[in-house]
Amino acid sequence: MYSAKEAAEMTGLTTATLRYYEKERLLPPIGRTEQRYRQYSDTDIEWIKMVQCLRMANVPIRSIREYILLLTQGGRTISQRRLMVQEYIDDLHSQMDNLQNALALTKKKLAFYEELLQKPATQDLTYLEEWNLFKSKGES
Amino acid sequence: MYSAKEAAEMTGLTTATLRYYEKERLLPPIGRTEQRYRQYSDTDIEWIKMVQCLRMANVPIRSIREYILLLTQGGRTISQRRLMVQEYIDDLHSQMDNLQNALALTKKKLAFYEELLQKPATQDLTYLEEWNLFKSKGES
DNA sequence: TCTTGCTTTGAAGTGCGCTTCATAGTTTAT
DNA sequence: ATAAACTATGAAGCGCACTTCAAAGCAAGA
Repeated sequence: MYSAKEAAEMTGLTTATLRYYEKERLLPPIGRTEQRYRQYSDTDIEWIKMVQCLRMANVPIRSIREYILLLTQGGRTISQRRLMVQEYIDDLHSQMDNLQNALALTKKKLAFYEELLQKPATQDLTYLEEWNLFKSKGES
Repeated sequence: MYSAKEAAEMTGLTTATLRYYEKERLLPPIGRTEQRYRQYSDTDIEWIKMVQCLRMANVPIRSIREYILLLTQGGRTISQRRLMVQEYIDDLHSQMDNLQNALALTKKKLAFYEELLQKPATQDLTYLEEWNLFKSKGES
């Protein structure tokens, strides 16, 4: 069993965030001591890490809550949950596509700067000249 | 030259967002007609698409503004810009790592559901039983 | 001409995901 | 015993990225 602070340290979240997640029902109700202090179990910690993972995937709080609600409603909701998980996966793929595009453009831009830095003569381009030069390179 | 509405249609943004980006100086000042209506040029459209791409990479408005400010200050800022672009790339890689992790977990979860659906006997698991089953699978 | 639709502006509003605050009780070390 | 550190709660606040609103002007077709 771990205190609020320990749980926070183990997950890299703050105690405030943990309370917030609990209030938003992303976590099961956390056990308490006699004096109402929270006691996080190993299972709780695992659960928190799952939520964290979903948040890293930019799954909104609301969706996570829905998913967990289904989870607590037992086996009859499996096919719904499978559908949600499939939607997460589709969304993840589209996010990754976006990042790939951004990464490609950004890497091209970096290569362009490397090249410019080799030629001090080009360092007085205006931003529009530079932009046009960059664009025309990309199109070739 | 394109009207506000046309520019919005071409980029998939709203006219309000385009005005917002301009106000935040993510775009160069857009040309106007006699009656102060905006006229977006092809270069403006390209520029908007670049901003859009950076936003897709979750680059904050503030960073984009900084970058563009450097851009307008000419060639002496090239090395600073190269550094910023490198930071974008590093951040993109870490975002993609997060997505990869989330994707792996999510796919595992999906496979788990597929399997469960094959065995109707397991459909009455409580959520904790299911969770433990899932966890123990992952560890093997 | 009149109506419908597009455009302008600044200001205020929205939704999300936390974070901070104020106040109060508990535990631990000295 | 007392100070320092940890915990609790509800409510308010914050930063971001837009979005919507209100009030007004311009434009193009029936």
